[in-house]
Amino acid sequence: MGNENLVFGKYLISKGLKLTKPRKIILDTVFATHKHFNVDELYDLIRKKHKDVSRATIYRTIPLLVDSGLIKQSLRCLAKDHYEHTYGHDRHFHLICEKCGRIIEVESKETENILNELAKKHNFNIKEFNVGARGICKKCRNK
Amino acid sequence: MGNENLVFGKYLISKGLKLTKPRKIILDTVFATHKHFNVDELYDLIRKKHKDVSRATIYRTIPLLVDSGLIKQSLRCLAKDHYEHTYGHDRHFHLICEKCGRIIEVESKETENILNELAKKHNFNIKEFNVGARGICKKCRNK
DNA sequence: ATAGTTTTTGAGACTCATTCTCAATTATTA
DNA sequence: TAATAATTGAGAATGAGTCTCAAAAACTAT
Repeated sequence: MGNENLVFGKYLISKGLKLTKPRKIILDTVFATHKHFNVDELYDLIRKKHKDVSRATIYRTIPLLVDSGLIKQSLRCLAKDHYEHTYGHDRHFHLICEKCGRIIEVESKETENILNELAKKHNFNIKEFNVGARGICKKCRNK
Repeated sequence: MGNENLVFGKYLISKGLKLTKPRKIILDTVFATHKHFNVDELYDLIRKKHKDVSRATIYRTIPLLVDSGLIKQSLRCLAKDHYEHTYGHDRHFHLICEKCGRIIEVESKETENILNELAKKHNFNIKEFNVGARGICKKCRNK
């Protein structure tokens, strides 16, 4: 917590980019909560405090955050891309209930290892895992 | 092979819908290959033989095919939704290249077993797996 | 068949998330 | 402080997917 600044700063420097005010505001807002978010939600949050950060800059900054390993695109819902923290969070995947929309987060190093191995076999360089399943959760099944 | 017609026909009847010419052409074209497809690719394939099937009808028919259990939305790549057969096909996973959009298909019963086990632990009933990873393929890395 | 009813279709207008353009601004360097 | 390079906001542009509507096709009952 708090290290996002360092990580992002280092990343920017390594790319010859600058930690500007808008980028800092976006970074801080993203890490002020621990929830999934989409651009609209993020924009609204930011706008509460800073009327001078534009959508364009948010759209431009998100790939930087992804590339620096701080967040990742986690899912697409209602035609919008959603993102979530990866930094400081263990990798996990989602069991998404189709009925109630509940998202159960589950860990599995094993799955990750298997995918890594398969990727190696295909000479593929994994940047981001995307693992999950859709179905019906306990509550909805019993109902 | 060939049963798609029956399945789709039954589905349409159950919904009070009709197996029209355009719908039949779309169904046949979808099942003429065994590859992933997006709407543009499907449109081009269909247009080679039938100049009279519109994009709109393709977009309208795809949800019917999904709902009838014949295909599923498998992934999103280069801002486009992609679909694949579910009827008569083994489960597999995707390695998606972020640069060129190449999709490598990989099988892994192991991963499936692990996910099934974890789901059981959470009393979750999996209906559809969604496993994959994004990254850079061999070709794009060497370029 | 024929007329009447309902569904479906093609064409193109529309929506809306995301990307791009560009002149003005900011950060950095010399 | 001037020069250089990166960044910004605003709004235009893009493009996948959806919607509208009058014409065409499928079906139903005569």
